[in-house]
Amino acid sequence: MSTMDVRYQPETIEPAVQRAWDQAHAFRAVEDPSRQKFYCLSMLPYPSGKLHMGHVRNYTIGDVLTRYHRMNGKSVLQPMGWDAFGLPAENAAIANGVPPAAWTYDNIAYMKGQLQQLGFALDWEREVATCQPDYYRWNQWLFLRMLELGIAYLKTGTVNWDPVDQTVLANEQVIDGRGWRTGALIEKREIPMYYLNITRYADELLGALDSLPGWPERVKLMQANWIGKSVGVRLAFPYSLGGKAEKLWVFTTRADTLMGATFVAIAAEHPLALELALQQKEAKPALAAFIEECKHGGVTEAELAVQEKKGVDTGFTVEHPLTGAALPVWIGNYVLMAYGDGAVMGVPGHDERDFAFALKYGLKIQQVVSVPDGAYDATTWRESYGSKAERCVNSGAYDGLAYAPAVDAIARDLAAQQLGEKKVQWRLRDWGISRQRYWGCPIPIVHCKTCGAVPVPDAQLPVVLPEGLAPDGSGNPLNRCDPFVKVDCPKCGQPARRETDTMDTFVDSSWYFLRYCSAGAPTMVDARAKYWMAVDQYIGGIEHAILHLLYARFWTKVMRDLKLVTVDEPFTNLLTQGMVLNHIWSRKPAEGRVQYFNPSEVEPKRDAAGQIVGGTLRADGGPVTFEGLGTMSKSKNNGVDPNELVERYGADTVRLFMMFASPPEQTLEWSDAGVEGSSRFLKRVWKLVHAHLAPGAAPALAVATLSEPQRALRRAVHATIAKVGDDIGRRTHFNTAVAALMELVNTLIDFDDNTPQDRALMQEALEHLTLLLQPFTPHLSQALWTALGGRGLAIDAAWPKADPAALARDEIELVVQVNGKLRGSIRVPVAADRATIEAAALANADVLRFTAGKPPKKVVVVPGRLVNVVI
RNA sequence: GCCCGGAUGGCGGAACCGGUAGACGCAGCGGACUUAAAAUCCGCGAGCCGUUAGGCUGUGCAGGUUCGAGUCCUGCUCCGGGCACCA
Repeated sequence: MSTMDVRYQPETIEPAVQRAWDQAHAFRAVEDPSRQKFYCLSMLPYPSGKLHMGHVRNYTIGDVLTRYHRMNGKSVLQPMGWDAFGLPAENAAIANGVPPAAWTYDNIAYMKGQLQQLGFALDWEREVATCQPDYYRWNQWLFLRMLELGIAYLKTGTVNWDPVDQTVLANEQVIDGRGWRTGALIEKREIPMYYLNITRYADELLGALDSLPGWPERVKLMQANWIGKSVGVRLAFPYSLGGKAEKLWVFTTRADTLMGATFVAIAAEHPLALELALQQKEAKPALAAFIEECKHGGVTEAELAVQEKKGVDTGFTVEHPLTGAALPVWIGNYVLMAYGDGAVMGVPGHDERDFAFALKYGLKIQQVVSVPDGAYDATTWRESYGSKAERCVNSGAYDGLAYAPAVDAIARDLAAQQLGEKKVQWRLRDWGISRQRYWGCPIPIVHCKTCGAVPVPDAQLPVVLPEGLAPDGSGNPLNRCDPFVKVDCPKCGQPARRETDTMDTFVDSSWYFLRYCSAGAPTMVDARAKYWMAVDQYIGGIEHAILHLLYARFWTKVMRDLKLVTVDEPFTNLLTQGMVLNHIWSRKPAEGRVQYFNPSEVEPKRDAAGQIVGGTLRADGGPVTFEGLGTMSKSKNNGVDPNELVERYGADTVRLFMMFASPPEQTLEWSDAGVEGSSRFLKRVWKLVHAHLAPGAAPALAVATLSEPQRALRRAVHATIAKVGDDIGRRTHFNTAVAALMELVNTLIDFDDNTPQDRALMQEALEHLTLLLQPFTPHLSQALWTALGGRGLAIDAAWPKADPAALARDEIELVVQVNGKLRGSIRVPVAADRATIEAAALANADVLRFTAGKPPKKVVVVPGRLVNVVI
């Protein structure tokens, strides 16, 4: 039966096995109601050009789980697709003049070939590319449904405007406040955009996290903090402007400190700020100047948070809602327009940021809450000033009240004057989806002079994006594409203008998992989605812990409310893969944008301690800057293409190495040191099977008559079966599963198979080993399976089951400690009781050396583990 | 700055619920085979002290809880992810 080559040759095995899978349509998913289903989904890649090691890690994890569950009898769906819209395609177009569509499709073709070469068990019949009209028409269709429900709506939003290129920039394209191509100072602009009312679902998105036991705690915590539920009071400071009575609204979680409010701070974009600046253009030009300065300030929340807290006094005052005192209104660069009402009350006495602000600008600091030691010092902030565990002082009627009753009393008094009420405030903001970019899904709206913004009728969907255009960096080329833009109003038939904004690419990835289930359906989803949903295992990078996963959850809930799906949550179990990091090398030329160099092109320089301090570019010998470690990405040019390794070692070795390198949730600093070990392991397995088969067929195994060494070997085999199954199925720790397989192979190599029963044992062991390897190294597994006499495809074989009889043992070893320090060990029968174990431990020679005959103070017995004698 | 993680030999990592720290692998060292090299095989390996028996120290730093702490608690340091237009 053995026709196997002496040498392990992945380069011939792998394509042959892949052909066999293709011919058998081995990975075509079928909706089989008689079997338990398993939907195994990996986050779809952006087609950036080539796969990198982060992709290999992600998709190997998915493939291991897919093959494992498949062998456990489940009907498995593992699909793949392409998150094909996005900025890098436009950048490539700007750089080489190639239209984004052509660039994207080329990349998809290349990367698909790479995935196939790696032998992933994917059902390619369900492939999706989000840039195709038969996919994105359903983005448009659902957007129209959301408009009808009022979930999609129009309001103004802030964008980064590059005044030179006359274009909107992504945050990533703004570097130190300047446009990445032009170097021009960026200004914030308010433009109309479509928003999705995700805050309508905030309560459910938060609450339902508790219904997801299969999600990592850290992800749920991050989402909960992001949604950010605060219970507090929304209250108003009355004022009059231009003879009109108005109210300035703020939200606070510390209404108990209202009596200590000594000023109010508003965002630079606040309507009152703009109005005051306009009014006092002549008298107080500082106001307009400060607002202008804020316009050029940081774009991201991170930048806002680290910038120096600055403010300017408007000279205007509002009334304290309870005392009527006049409080100065300041404009502060730290007040976020996007949170709450864009204004905050300043209580310097009990808020650290307000305290610092008051000290800086000489504002009044008023203590209104007691401090533990009674000594309040208004010159130095102390942690205890912010405590909610104290009581009101200097607060008139509220003196002596604790936090909760004080909030209640103040809210009640405010409500009586219609100047406030208790309110739940979310940190979560509605999702702005309009992008002033070409390579994305068109928003299905037509702007008509008479009818306004008119939704495109369903019958006219999809609004197809013209594919031949190539952006040049100055604005959206759709604006110059008359065949696209010039359209008749669907309502009145008059000439109108088509919306040229496209959708955020997060829309595309918010429901693609539903389209896989319903591939080719003439509707958005069909009945097959009911069989496959929810996703049983979702796998993707931890960087998506918040935005993508939150948007996908939201989108699913909207579709549920539209009765399109029946699930409340899309992903039952989530595995967040740690990032694969690599060095980042850059150079900033005198003119133009920062260049990034792949670590493979750089010679690093290290100091005495081995720390990288700099490097030189091999191509020109010039210096390059080390920017530390970062996740593998196109934009930082620090990806590692798996091709070279696959060509050198084969796909199985690369897959195995990736799984062996570290547990999946852990960040991994890339290094290919060690890949040799995985390759060597596979060669040893091959050799072992070859040597076993050389003398011919093995006899049947007679379990009842095994000798003790034979029983020990069989115990090792079945313990490995139990361990590998547990590591893959329960723990999703693949590195320890691989280590267990390596240990087993070492044991098998050391075993002298002299007798026929030894060879029978070996046959059993190798068959099990071969199947246990299937998830990791499926090509090798198939080749060995056939060589060992297995019929058909190894992937169709049943996953091995550990035989409990093989695992049984008579005696176990217990470790003995004295005062918690390891001193020796004892062997006891498995069933030994506590008294027997204790006696054996106290009689142990190593223990006696330390007890010197003295009676122990205490003896701790941990069954199956150890005995600790305390003296 | 805020939220979330992480840190264990020369390196990747193991130790799953508070119970033998360093499994498995890489690199290294010694040996076998070879004319030689590669490949392969065998062996050694946390540090310090000790001739051995053995002892002491040791999981980023400083404390604490416990019979017992890599694991739990408090306070730090450094590294990574996210911060709403990178995906």
